[in-house]
Amino acid sequence: MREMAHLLNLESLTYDEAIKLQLEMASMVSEHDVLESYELFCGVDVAYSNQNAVAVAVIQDKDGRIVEVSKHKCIVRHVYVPGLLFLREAPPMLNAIKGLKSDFDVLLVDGNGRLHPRKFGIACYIGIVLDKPTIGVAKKLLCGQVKRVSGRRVVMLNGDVVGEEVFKNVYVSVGHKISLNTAIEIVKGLTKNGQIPSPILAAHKIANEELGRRG
DNA sequence: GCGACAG
DNA sequence: ATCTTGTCGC
Repeated sequence: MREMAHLLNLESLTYDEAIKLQLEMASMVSEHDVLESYELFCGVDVAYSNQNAVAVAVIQDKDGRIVEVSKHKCIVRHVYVPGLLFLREAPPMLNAIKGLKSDFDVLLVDGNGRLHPRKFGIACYIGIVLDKPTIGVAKKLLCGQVKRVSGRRVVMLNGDVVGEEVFKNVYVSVGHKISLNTAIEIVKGLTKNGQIPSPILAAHKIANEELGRRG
């Protein structure tokens, strides 16, 4: 296995090297539950203003009350490339999370987990780096096709179930150390009116406020 | 070659 | 993601 220091050095990776890293790390992802109950939820998101980025991590309790907020500002290092979002957003997200003093049970990332061309979206990367239960939540379908299975909208890719459209434009997938069903239940429990789960929504709003926008 | 493409 | 006014609908 590679050393963690190498996994964290995304700065100088070429696209080919990044893809190779994804293929290698994809086998490290666990889709098994490691917890039986979840009390504290952390949501992360990144907002931009030209070359400036601000990542925000928010911890909420079961009642949606904010326990802690951590912000991290930096300069954009990579352009956005579909399938390689982690190069651009994982470093700032990890730094924001690193600034948290409190611990949390599960992380919700704005972006896909296994719902990805190589079964390794940004939520998988962050989950493995932190070695924590992580869920990917996206608002658009990156790949695969939605198939209706007994009332549910399952996302299929190459014959595999890689995620589910829990609400309109809300795609959930496994990041790490959690099962898809548990991830879906957690997202459903944290959403209001079919929106993006509360912790991510809060992080999104705070990140934009930090850039002087209205929320 | 053409279209699609998380944020 | 970000740039942006009014407008349609619940």
